[in-house]
Amino acid sequence: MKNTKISNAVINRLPRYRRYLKELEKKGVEKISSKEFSELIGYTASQIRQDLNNFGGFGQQGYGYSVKGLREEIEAILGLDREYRMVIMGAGNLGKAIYNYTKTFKGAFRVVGVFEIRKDLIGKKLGTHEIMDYEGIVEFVETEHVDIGIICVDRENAQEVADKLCFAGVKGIWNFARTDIEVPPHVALEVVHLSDSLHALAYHMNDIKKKGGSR
Amino acid sequence: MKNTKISNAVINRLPRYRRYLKELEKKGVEKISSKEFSELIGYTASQIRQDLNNFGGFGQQGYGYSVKGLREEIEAILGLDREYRMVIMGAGNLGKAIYNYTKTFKGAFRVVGVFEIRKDLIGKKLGTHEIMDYEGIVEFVETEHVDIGIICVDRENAQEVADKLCFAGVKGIWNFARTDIEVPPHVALEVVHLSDSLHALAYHMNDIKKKGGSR
DNA sequence: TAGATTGTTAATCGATTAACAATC
DNA sequence: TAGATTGTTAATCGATTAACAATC
Repeated sequence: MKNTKISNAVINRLPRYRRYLKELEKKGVEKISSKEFSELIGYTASQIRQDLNNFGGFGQQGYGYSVKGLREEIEAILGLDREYRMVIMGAGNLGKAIYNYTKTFKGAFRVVGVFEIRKDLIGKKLGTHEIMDYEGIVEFVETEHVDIGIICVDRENAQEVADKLCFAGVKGIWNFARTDIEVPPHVALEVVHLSDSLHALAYHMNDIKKKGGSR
Repeated sequence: MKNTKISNAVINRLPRYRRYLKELEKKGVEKISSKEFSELIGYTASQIRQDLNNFGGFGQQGYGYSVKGLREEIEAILGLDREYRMVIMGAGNLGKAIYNYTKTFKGAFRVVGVFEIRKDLIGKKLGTHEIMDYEGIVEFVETEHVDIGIICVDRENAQEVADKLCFAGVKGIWNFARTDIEVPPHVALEVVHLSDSLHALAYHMNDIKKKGGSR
């Protein structure tokens, strides 16, 4: 295995490659060249080949790539060939939202528990899950082999909840709280700032308007 | 106004600058130098100054930046000084999730309608909103001055819903559907692929494990 | 074998960082 | 005025694209 550190830009394109490959597979396409793939996905053929060759030579000269084979390789690289057990921290609006969303998942990622600090919510149901007391999180992570903690609590509590999860032994944190958090180096962190995304959208809307006006 | 096209990398940092400035304001901090800001936010002082100077000279030599002033400038740049009216397209799990999430918003972004294709859901309530028939979307966008369409429908219907929204006259699309969509150049598009984000998290978790093992 | 297309090296482009003159 | 810190130009770094030899 090549072991120069892979850049985030590359990693963030992998799930997208996979999505397109799954679509192709569904359509019964068996092989694809980097040139054809380029036209479909919108990256240059060069970039596609560069990206894939970070991980290995998955293609065949003169032929192209096997759609199924490449999809499987990418899934192995991403680690989608195993199950991830997740807990949702916070059962407020944000927690509910993410819980509902995770229900649409098939496959590798499964919510195994929902936790809350506010005593009045504990014991209530969120979908099929009973909301549990935050006090019990450390034990739960251990006994239930939780891999990922999803942070859906208030800005004020996000760091403290993250600390607790890391202490308990999760291997990844998916942060939806409206603040930045820090985790130790042995824990992976992925951040989704939905409001930042919406603000960027607002910028682009106004940018387009401005350009239109000056034409 | 300078008018070389601003890169996305810069734009995506602006909401983050704003978040930190708001925190500082809350704490009563009145001025900050790029160096101090750098230590707080984790970008280099150089980058902060470069970023801001894309839009204007907001600082003062020998002094730094006014926290409140800079926050206001950034909000103006992002276009947060006005209201955005949004519709949610799709009242399934994803639509419900995003609806719940938008309830936590204060300020500039407001959901004014929820639409659905599936007849059995039409007329039901989602929070305070009655779910409306997709058939009526074009008229609604016009009469209610909708700015943004949030796409929460199935992969299969995403492009068709986007087309209809663009035809109806929205200025921005926020896409949560698990597929890529295309919009005309006068419409802004911002994409949130939550499952892609989760896949990247899985990659990083496995990457850390591998490195730990080989140490 | 000849044609096609990869894997990989080299060239280009863009974004980040460093340096410093301008100026409050 | 002297010290501090910006605004901006120049240098560096990294990522993308182009080119082409290797090879199926």
